[in-house]
Amino acid sequence: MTTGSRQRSRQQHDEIAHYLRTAIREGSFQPGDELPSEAELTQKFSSSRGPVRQALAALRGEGLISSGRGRRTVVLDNVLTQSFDDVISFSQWCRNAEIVPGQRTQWVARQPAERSLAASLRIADGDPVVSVFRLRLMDDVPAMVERLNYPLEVGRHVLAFDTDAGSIYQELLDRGVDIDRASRTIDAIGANEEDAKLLEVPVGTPLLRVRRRAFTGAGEIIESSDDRYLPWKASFTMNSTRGNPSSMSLVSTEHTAPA
Amino acid sequence: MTTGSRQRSRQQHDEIAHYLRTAIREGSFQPGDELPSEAELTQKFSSSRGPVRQALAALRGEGLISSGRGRRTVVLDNVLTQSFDDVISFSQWCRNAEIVPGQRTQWVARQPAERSLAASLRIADGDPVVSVFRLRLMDDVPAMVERLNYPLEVGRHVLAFDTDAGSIYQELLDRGVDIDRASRTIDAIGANEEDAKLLEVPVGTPLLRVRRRAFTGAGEIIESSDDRYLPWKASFTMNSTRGNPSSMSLVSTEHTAPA
DNA sequence: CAGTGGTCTAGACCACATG
DNA sequence: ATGTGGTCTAGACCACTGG
Repeated sequence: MTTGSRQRSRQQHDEIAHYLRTAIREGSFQPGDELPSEAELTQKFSSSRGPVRQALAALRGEGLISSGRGRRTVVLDNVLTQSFDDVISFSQWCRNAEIVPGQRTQWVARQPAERSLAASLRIADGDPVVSVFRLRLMDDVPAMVERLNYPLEVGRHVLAFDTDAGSIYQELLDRGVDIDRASRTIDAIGANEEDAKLLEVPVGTPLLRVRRRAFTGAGEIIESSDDRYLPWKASFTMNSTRGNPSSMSLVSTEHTAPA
Repeated sequence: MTTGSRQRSRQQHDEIAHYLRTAIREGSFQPGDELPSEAELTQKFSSSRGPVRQALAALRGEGLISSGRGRRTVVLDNVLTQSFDDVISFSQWCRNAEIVPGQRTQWVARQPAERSLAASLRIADGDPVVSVFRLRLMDDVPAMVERLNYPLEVGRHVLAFDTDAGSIYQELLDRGVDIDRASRTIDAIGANEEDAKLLEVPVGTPLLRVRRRAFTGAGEIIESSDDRYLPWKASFTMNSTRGNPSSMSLVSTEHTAPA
């Protein structure tokens, strides 16, 4: 459970993984170096092979190390991986990158869902939704426009929140909303008039659009959003390996070219 | 080893994972359904708990299922995941999506690497590289412009290959090049004159740019490429979960706005 | 050849969910 | 209270890499 706040790592595999991650991040193991063998790690942590392998599997999934039959496990070129929390929250991500996040709320509204939004949230046409429209800043400079939509049950918490105060995601977590997973679709789109004005760029400027849907463990849809980044402020990177198929996929879109 | 072509799954965990994947894909287990318990699976496959859990971990990593203490394992809404091969090869991806891939090679060249390319391939300034520039088609319609760069050792195989014939990736695999992992960076960029002409769109049209670097298991760089998609032809989707931090990350870019 | 990581077994205890 | 998945142990054999 890598939930919102810190959590003491009781589990052995967590301890081991944490030790290795830290050692790699701090340079005790340089890219190209060999990690201690599994046998050595079991000794060092007075553990058995299971937890050690579980820890290594985690790091492998994060793209930090590479291993294979007969070979020693080696450290890869450090690839900044991000936790679920970091990837879903702009504020969290900024803090990790040592950037000061900011926001200028344009409006917050409770309104009936129009067709496509209702479909996206899997609710009935016209059911109430809570929508938020914010300009997001990085070190006080415009970087992204954010359009968030929540079904009423979740949106209630948003209405009661000062959206200029910071992370809605954190607020929802604190209120006990069970955000379990998210699906993102990334493409490019030209800035419309609204985008252009807020981001202070000409209409048509290429923006990196990230549409996100967040789910509970039970599969209920919590959020449907549309973020548009200035491409010179942010980009996505991802890593895939033979063994660990990234859960990313390139998807053909059925849309036609804009008129 | 989920290498290029099919491979009989000798390993138990592969068999189990394959069985479950197939059953899910074919609808024997619908989204929301509970999977057989681990105990049942160990029985069904006359196996022990290890392989069963390894298989489930794989599906979890692919975003197909969700599990947790005390809860039964449930099937998530179908999330098309792609294998490493599919994600790295345009041809492979198209075939999966039942699209006919095509290509019109603009040029293939062996030339000295200019500064930034040399840095990206981690070779010396001016070292020879093999570059390929192709327009890629989906069902005979322009969809993407592809700029590939290989260090000479790998590029030799490309020079000897008819780049209008299809998948360079498959050719490299067949020649024994050990493509182990890849890192992608995704952002948006306006079409330049060259892009615009080939894709048959106005200059400045927002394109989805995917820059890729591919590595061997030993960490040598095999490829550095730049693909630019028409955003109405393709987009990326990815899924992240609490437990399985997607190896994706949003990265702040240091570039400044274009003049 | 010895050592490594990949796979597997057959037990065990725990935290949690559901009835 | 029962059953689930999460964790852990202490063995074992295999496939492969490297000296």
